[in-house]
Amino acid sequence: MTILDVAAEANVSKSTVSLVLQGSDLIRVETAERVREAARKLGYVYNQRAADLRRKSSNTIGVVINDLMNPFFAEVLVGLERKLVDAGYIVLMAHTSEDLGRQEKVLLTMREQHAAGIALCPTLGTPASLTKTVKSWGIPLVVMVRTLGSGSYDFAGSDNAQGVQMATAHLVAAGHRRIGFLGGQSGPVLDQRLQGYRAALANAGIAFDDRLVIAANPTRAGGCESMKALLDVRPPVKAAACYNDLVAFGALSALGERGLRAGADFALMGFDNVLDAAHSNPPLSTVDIRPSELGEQAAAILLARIEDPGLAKRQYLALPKLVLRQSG
Amino acid sequence: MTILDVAAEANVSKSTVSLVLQGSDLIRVETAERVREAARKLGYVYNQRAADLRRKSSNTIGVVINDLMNPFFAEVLVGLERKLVDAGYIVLMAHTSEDLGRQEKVLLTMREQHAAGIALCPTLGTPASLTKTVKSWGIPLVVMVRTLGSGSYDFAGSDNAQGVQMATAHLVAAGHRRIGFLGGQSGPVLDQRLQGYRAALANAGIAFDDRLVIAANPTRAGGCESMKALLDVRPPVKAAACYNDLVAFGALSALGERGLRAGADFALMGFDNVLDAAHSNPPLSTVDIRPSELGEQAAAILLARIEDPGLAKRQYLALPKLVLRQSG
DNA sequence: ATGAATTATTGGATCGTTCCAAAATATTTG
DNA sequence: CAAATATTTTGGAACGATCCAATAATTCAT
Repeated sequence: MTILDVAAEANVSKSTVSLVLQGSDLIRVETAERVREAARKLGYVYNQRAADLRRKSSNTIGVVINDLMNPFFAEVLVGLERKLVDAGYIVLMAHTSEDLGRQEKVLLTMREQHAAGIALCPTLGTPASLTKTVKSWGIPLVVMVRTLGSGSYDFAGSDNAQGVQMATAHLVAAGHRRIGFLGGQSGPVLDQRLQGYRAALANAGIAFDDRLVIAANPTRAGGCESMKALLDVRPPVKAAACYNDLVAFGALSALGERGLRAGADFALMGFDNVLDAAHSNPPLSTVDIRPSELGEQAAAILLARIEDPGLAKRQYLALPKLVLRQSG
Repeated sequence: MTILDVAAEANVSKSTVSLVLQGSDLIRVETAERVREAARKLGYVYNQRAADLRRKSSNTIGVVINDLMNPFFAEVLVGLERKLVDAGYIVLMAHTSEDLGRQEKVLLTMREQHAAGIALCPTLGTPASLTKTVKSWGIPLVVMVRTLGSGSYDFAGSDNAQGVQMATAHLVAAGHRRIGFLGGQSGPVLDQRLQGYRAALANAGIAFDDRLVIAANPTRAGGCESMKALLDVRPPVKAAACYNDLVAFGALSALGERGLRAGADFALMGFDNVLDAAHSNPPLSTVDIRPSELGEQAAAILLARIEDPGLAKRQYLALPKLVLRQSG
């Protein structure tokens, strides 16, 4: 079932059918209608890949996500996908689980598939040179969430330092002097967030105490563990900023386990403002960086680049907003 | 940069290069090595789409998800994706947000892209005829989570009735006689879960009371609202089974808001056992249906069908397991 | 009515691969 | 060593679309 069958049915040439399919206005309307009717009658379905081959184009966009179990990335993905589909693309999605080997593999596959562009949340340990590599493939790339060295590339993320600084400053303003920082594995994002934490302390004239920053996986389990560790510090600590909301949720759980309640007995701040944060127990005070908008912005940047490869590099940094609920 | 360039570089014909690329053992090993070397030297990259066109095959699989914001579906997707990538496929992912129009659109796109198979979590309101429609396209399909009428089709889901019955029975065994059911929008899954709820009550000789089942969106917000409504019922209710974990999380939040704590003041059961359930506040007792395994099973079923279209229809129903934590 | 200008339509070449039958080369055998 | 057999290699025709230059059909002006 090809364009030729449709052509035969409608008594025109394949070229005419092709033109009609592309919505060209070169074809007389009655002819076009006849062709469309024939296509409908035969149940013709367009072969996008054949078209792409000839046209040397593609309407697929590769999206690679490092951690879909984190609702933050799920929200980013949803925003991104919506925008891309609306623009007529379809996403080739791959999940890396922070596995560099997997990332390389799927990137290669996307290249072989002639993706029109790639949106990447790089796994930890991704070499900074990757941006250049992908550029050398001739595929537009937007990096998301985690920066990749200091080169110049399209990027969508958030102002991490600023955000954590706001969260920490809020805790300071509430009268806390001993403030913990919970969770996060080493990488650019942790560095930036920690920097915000230190800046807020410095602004308040509070000495940095490394016993109060407790590294842990950025997961609920990590949050739970690290909160328990923090609660064991003496003299007691009554406030903490978290690497992200997931960690904060785990911390909430640990608090509950010890018979404590965030808001009353402990002041806790998250980061991201994932959807869940509004209905945790208790609802989480956090730093809103609008995850799904971040995805949309990444899409917009990528689409613009595809449209015009010569554009100056763009960068979207969500500017963080404090949202105060009950945990802190 | 094509196979022809490689052929020229290696002093062989394009057919030889093609054979080498396919790992054929028809070619003498030294020749093969020479070809591979040439390809490497030139930085040749395989054009999967051209190959697919000629071969009339495809290594992409369409995956359509209705609600990625629900971690349950995110976990299903992760399991599915991993298995598919391991099998050499790449996923074309689309998100419908329960929008039937979007679902139709992306399904068409996937067809035009010649997906080798489709894994579908249908949106609410999907006509049961869709399974036949997709079959008529000649594309293998596996339906996930929500059944689609009573026809015969590949399916991966869970035994909902059984699961909720277990959860409810657990509440009964703990001595509760007035047990609520929270959340869920109408559809096959709600019907099945409600059926399990009623069966458990019937088994215990407890009369069904429709004031205790409170419909609400299967989200945290919905869970929060419906729990508040349930708490206002008189005489007071002290136990509830939830449509899913998300609803239970919302319910936990509502309980906290009223100064109540699940486990001590109220017995609450979730459904799904998403990762988050282990670290909610308090940790959620729920029905484990192993979401990511569900995804893997769906992948296995789809791959088997692609392999051999003549196979009998298969069906995976996760058999539910109670996991008792602190909420109930 | 005729040539010029305009508008519609078309055939062949092409995109980068695979497949097939046939040709070239190497190996075995009587 | 020639014939038979086995092993390697190859050119050309697909796959299903698009694109371009050329042709056919209309319309317009004179």
